[in-house]
Amino acid sequence: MLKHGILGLLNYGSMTGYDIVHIFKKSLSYFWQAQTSQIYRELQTIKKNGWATDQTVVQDGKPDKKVFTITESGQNELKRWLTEDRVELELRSPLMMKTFFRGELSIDENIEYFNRLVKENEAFDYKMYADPPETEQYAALISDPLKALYWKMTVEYGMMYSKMHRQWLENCIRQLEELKHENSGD
Amino acid sequence: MLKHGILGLLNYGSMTGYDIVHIFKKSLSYFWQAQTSQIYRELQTIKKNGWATDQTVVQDGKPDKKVFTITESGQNELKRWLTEDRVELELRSPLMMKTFFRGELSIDENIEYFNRLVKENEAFDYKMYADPPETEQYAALISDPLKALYWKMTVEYGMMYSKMHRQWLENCIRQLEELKHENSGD
DNA sequence: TTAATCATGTAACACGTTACATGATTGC
DNA sequence: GCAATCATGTAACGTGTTACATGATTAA
Repeated sequence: MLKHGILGLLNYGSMTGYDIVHIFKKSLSYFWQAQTSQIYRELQTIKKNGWATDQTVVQDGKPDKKVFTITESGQNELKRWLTEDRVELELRSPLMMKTFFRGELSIDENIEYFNRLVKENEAFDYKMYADPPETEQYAALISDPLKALYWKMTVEYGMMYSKMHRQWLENCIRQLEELKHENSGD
Repeated sequence: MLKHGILGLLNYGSMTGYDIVHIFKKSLSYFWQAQTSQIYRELQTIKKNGWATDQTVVQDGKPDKKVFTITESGQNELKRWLTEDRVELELRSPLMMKTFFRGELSIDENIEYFNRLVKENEAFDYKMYADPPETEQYAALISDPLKALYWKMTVEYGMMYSKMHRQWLENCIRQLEELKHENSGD
């Protein structure tokens, strides 16, 4: 998956591993987190597969850099990946795994836990979406406004996801509060 | 993560790898998919870590089985995992990765793609949530009704997620249709 | 006789995480 | 003098996927 994300970025134009790391942080971290070390490793694989070539550029006052350029074979692979049909609807949520087993702890501990998550959710929202990218910013990275639309869609997804998350947390807290009051009323 | 999920199940009572595979399919597949091979491998690690012991039971008419029992150390590890504090809000979505780069394809191809996902979403919903578990079913696996509440929460999450997904898809289709009509109107 | 259920895995590979390593330049 | 930016990675480990392997019993 990461390989193809990198390939997609290289398709916008030649760039270094360092550039890719930063674009990931700025534009794709809504839905994907990539480690620097992994990006450099995947670049090696991409090169080995013949999907990109690299060229070392000597700079003065700055360290040398390696500029990667996508090949035709890389562009074909990008297209293959985009058009292959697979179901991508599966959800894999560490949070749900923990939720499933939270009956091991007390109701109060869990209310506290979910409240903490609400706060984290707010902080996350603030960091990510307080100032969502404007059309111009999308265009700054991607010259084609049509392409920028798909970027915008991913941001919208992130915002919807975060909102849904918040609702779920509040619903959990409500259910636990109710249970607590029922029990105390017995 | 899977290790701790297995540990959580073993905490409900001793069971075999085979049992665990089936409980995963029935009750945790809403938010986690585990391969049989991985479950057997994780069981080895769990045993090696001293979190569970195993005992071979000879059966007649059926193959031998290995029953795993959680140890005190395993229960401590389960509790440690449940109470550790880490942010689990990150999203990692292969679907968004593909969406981000869909500008490489035509608007019509993408409308078709999102429509296909709507259908898949419907099929998924039908399979998963047409007949959501009833309180009694929750209780059948987990004797404690309090514990069953957390199971119910994970099912609710799955349903909310699926609904949000559907809304996002429809929103994408709407935006693409609008763009298409704008362009044709020029 | 064929499929489903019961029951266990191994091997190889792919992908993600964590910790560590290096070192110059630039701005406060 | 210190932090940030630029720029590259390696090594070890942990987790997830795919393909393959075995073989008895039971119900339709």
